Amino acid sequence: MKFQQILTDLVSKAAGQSAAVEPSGHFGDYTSNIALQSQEKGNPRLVAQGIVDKLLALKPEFIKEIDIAGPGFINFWIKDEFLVQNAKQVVANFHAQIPNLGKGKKAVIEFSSPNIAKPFTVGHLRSTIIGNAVANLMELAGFTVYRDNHLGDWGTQFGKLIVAIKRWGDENEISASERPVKNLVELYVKFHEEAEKDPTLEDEAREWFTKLEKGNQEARELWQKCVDWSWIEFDSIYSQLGVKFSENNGRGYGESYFEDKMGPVIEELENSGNLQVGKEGAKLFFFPDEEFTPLMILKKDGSTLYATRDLATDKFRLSHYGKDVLILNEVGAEQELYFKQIFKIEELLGWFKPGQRVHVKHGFFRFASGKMSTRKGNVIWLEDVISEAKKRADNQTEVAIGAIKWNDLKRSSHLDVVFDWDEMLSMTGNSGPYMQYTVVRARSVLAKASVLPPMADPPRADNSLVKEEREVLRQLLYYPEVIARATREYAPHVLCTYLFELAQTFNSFYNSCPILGDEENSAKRIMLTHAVSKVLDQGLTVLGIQIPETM
RNA sequence: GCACCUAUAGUUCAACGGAUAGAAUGCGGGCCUGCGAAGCCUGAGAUCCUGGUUCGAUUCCAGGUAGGUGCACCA
Repeated sequence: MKFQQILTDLVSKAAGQSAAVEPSGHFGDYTSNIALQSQEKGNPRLVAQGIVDKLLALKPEFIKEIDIAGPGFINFWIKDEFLVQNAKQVVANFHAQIPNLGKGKKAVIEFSSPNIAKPFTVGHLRSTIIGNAVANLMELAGFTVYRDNHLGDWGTQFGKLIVAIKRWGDENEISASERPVKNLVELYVKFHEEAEKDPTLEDEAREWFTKLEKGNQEARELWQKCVDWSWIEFDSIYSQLGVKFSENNGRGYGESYFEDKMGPVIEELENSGNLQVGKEGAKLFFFPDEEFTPLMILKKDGSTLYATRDLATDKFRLSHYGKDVLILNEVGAEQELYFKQIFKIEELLGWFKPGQRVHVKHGFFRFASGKMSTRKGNVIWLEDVISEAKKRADNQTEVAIGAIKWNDLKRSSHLDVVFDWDEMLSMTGNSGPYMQYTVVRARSVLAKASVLPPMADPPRADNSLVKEEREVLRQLLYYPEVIARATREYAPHVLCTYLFELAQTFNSFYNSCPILGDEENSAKRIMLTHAVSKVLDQGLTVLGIQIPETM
């Protein structure tokens, strides 16, 4: 039911300018502040009255009442029977409710992107969970979505790793280990400790990376082993989290994939005239009007950097998915400047239109005392978080994972999060388990209802709703717009906020109105429960949160 | 030094320039012989400071203050 759309059109017509009609708090089912914004001079309440007079002539039949309140808001009340009808539609044809924002559009979403041979920590968790939710949202809203994982599988750290493995490691031992990545990280930490005492190790590491780049067989083999060892860990994590990637056979196009695809990009940059040699011999991209600080493209020894590979990545995406593809990078907020630089370069090269490249930022996890650091071994492994969560969730995996995910999704994602076990693994209040519990409870009622003889609403002239019923039905009305907004803004927390409020409203209703065994109201209330459970079910699924059978 | 982000109840967060600033948690008081108490009802409790724009500012602008992040050979 497109009440909001119809009202928007009507009000715009009556006011003679485009007007916004939006969900309201407790002042109406929908509200418009057009009279307050109107260009006309005069008392806003009088302006509002003028608009309302016109509206009353065209009043659609679903409107019960239009009133003017406060400084001049126009509030709309929907007839109860139409609220019920809307809920019936949710039950009957839910999909018709979902706005098709992405019709015919493609989007690549790059998320998670952990580093090979590094810990998968609570930090990568954020990108994984938020990116997955954004991808699901866009898919729901009609986009064709490509899920990519831009693995950190290339770069100078592999030189260090190779040196460390050769000096202090034992390949067979690592292979036999249940968690090879743990061994690799220990070696990586040891490298940094030893390099403090003996700086020549750094040179040795650089040499090995150069060998790797040139295709040295020993280096390649060791590198490949590191990749394979890491995937043992990643596969386990992604399967526990229920996250999948669609590109490159489910593994995503890592940085190494672009190792041989940078030449043309560098040439294009050279031709742009903005690539110049910096003070110490490296080549940097200088921005017109010094809009940003220069971005390094080639080191003084001619080797490439992260930025070079990223540009090659986007060039590849353009040719692979088409020039209109939307590209989202779900990456930490600390890379904001970097992405602004990349986007600007890509715009200057004429690759993308404004708005076609998006950095979906997330803040990072930190300790109250400071930043987490792999080199210092000062990190929290995801595995430990999951096992602690299970402990607190009576060993129910879905509940444990749900708690972790909801915690990451419920707040607006660009904020930093101070790591706190109790906060992160909350099982009550605004939490994953609360949401799951609400659905499980609703389903349980529905299961009981299905074995009872069906009940019809008695034909009453006054088919009015009690307060709690009406409140639930009203919330239900807003779901499509919430999906639209969450998608437009790449903001899963918008959906979380809505779902949590719906769950609260439903629980309140559940607790004060008997659903089963009430002759006059059961059929309606079962239908209502059904509708709520559908919305919660889909909403949670979109957020990547599974619902347990029982809890 | 320059740039960006953040500042809302004790704590953690909402609020697309609008009405009485919403929640969660913690604290106080209630509710399980009524469909599931991981729940419900109820009380107290907040917009960093100084100006400005506006009919109207938590929201926009300027200047402070406090915290965080980034800025040439990492990714």
